[in-house]
Amino acid sequence: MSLAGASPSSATKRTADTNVTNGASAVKKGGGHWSTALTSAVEDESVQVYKDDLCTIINDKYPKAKHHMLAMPNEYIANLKSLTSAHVPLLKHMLQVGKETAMKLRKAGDSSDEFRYGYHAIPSLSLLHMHIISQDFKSDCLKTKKHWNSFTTSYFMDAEDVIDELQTHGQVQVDSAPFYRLLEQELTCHRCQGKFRTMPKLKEHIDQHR
DNA sequence: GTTCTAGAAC
DNA sequence: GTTCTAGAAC
Ligand SMILES: Nc1ncnc2c1ncn2[C@@H]1O[C@H](COP(=O)(O)O)[C@@H](O)[C@H]1O
Ligand SMILES: [Zn+2]
Repeated sequence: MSLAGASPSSATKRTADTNVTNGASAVKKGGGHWSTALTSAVEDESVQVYKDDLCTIINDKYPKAKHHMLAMPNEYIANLKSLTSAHVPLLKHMLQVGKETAMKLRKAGDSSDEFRYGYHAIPSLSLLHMHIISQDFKSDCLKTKKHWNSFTTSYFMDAEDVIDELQTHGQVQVDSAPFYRLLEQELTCHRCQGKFRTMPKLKEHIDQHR
């Protein structure tokens, strides 16, 4: 009883920033830590769906919707904070080819044909990546409140907005505290704004939308 | 008793 | 980020 209460709380949030603080060695190239998984995944031709001189698009390993891909620059850029106005053409290109790739997947007239393109305000994995995700959100990998809120609240930053901010301010400003709060937000349907107490209830509901 | 979430993982 | 699972919530 006396020992438990005195334990120091080193409750560090797990983000792309704080994760790779272990040692001075180059974890960047994919030293093994889970937060560097994308640096090796992007080299794996079996998951690549598009590649050119500037960027590569891969299938997300744990898709949160029927269609979910990640677009990454070929040069290593850690995250949004590393961006400067010099990266604007690159981000525009990633958005452009991301849209073209998504359009090829269009089939019926349902919500899996509708896409959003953007960045998580506070990513967990390093190597800048733009999500390309269909708006059906029908996937077994979509399980937690954090998953839901990271794609349906303003925690999901539209690529257009990121590019605009970069053009006007020369950098992307991310004040983390408000974004952490968004992740705790009540589960809300992205279509009808209905509120739900649990993820299973929410998932059951969104299955009824098209 | 079962469903569901939330926090540790060295 | 995911996996696993203890215990909270129902
Ligand atoms: N090894 C992997 N290969 C491809 N995608 C991954 C891998 N590990 C995690 N992901 C996805 O990468 C994204 C990282 O999320 P975030 O850092 O929040 O932008 C999530 O959508 C994961 O499903
Ligand atoms: Zn709804």
